[in-house]
Amino acid sequence: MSQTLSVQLRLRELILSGELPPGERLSEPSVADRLGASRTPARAALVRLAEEGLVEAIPSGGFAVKSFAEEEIQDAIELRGTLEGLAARLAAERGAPGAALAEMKRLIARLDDATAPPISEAAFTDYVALNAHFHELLVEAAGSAVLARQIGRVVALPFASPSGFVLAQAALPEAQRVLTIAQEQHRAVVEAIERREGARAEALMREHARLARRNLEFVLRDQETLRLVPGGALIRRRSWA
Amino acid sequence: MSQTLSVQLRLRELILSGELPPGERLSEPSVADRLGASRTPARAALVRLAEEGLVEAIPSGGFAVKSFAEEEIQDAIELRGTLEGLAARLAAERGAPGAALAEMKRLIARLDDATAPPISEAAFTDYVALNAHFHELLVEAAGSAVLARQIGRVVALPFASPSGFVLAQAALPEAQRVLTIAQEQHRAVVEAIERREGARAEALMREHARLARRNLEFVLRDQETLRLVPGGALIRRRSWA
DNA sequence: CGGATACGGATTGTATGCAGGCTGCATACG
DNA sequence: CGTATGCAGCCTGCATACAATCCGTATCCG
Repeated sequence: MSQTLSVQLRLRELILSGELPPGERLSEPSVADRLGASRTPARAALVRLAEEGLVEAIPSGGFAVKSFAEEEIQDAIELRGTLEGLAARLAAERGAPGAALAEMKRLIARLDDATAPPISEAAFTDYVALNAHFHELLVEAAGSAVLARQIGRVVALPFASPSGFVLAQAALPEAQRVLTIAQEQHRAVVEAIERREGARAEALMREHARLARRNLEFVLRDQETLRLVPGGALIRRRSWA
Repeated sequence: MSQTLSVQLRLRELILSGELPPGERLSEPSVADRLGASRTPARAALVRLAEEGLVEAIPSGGFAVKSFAEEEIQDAIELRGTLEGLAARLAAERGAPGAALAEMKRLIARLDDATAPPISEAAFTDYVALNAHFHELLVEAAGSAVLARQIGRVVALPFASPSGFVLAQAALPEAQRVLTIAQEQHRAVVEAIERREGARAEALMREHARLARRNLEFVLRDQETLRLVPGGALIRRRSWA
């Protein structure tokens, strides 16, 4: 593994875990020193994390750990819903590759098992992995490299990803209900794609993403749960610089 | 100006002008040597251009000038339309800042002048600038930094930008008609935003972007016109590696 | 006492040397 | 003649030295 990648991964972990708090200034020497590399890979890693959106360049030079207002996260979720909606529509209108469609159907079946009540702890973990795979397959089914790349960039922010709030959702009193709804949307969107119903597929994925909004609002009311969300430490509730 | 920025800008020009043909391999030393910088800024510039999408990292190391299939450009245009549609909807639903709305109305008036027949050469140039400004204002009116950033990334590809094909469109026999339609869409979307008609605003911006599709198909049938399109040299018609 | 200026420290931008790895060609062997 | 092997050149990744810049502070002057 290259030094650059190593620094990038470890620095991301430090940020997402909250060990490096939002606003913390990250200079090349400090990062290089902290992670035992020289300035060259440190700089490269910082540039990549800036591209991901976890840090931002500050005018005076250097970078700082970014923080996210609740509104920004809502926007990121809405954005993901819109892009995944486009992916679903394209898959429906242009016809998804048979292999991708078949794989999605298999996933639906496995998700049925994972979401069947009563939900165990293990079933929840399964769900997270299967759900992530489902969303990847959807992008693949759209068959557009341009769109795939764009969705990848949005999803790079952990709390904008399809799985970002799912684990925290386990603490939600209505967890079972939300999971049932989400799975029905999965099922319906595959059906819509298969029947070439583009508008329906799009609307479904948009609505599907909005389930995350509810989860976001929930974890923001519950500091304990917030810690289950990757990158939760970066979320600021109302306003401090 | 930093060396990195200088290399980035000049390299972009070389690529968009076609002087560096698609597929051309770009190694750090070759770029540094050609543009009179050292390897460090050359590498940084290449990374940034890769982020823009003009070059791509090749597995064996280094970068290569990217080429774009017609389908990819169609997808990029559809993607822009979808994102601008989201921007228009958000502006409508949440209410656009008064200043942005007022500025958009002023632009509409000036665009009315630029699109009034008969269209002169100068009017076309005016239109390009005003149109670009209009699209920037739309993003601003949406009031979402997350969305703005995402749209910025899509628009970085010159032929995905709102102004990409406008100049080439001047050669189109139906240039006058297309301009009239585009301007009516501008007018209607501002009206929709003002009246808080989110769905209408969204649909309008999607359709608006699709005007570019027609222009793309036109320039692909006419090699002469293709040279008017920035980055036209990167477009491959059907398939060659 | 307040403000401007000069100095010190730190940080970024840049250049370049060095090591490891890969590609591709040429040569030798089967 | 085809295939395998070895070698040479190139290139990337990394480290580090150097220069220019910026910020903050402390001091000095009005």
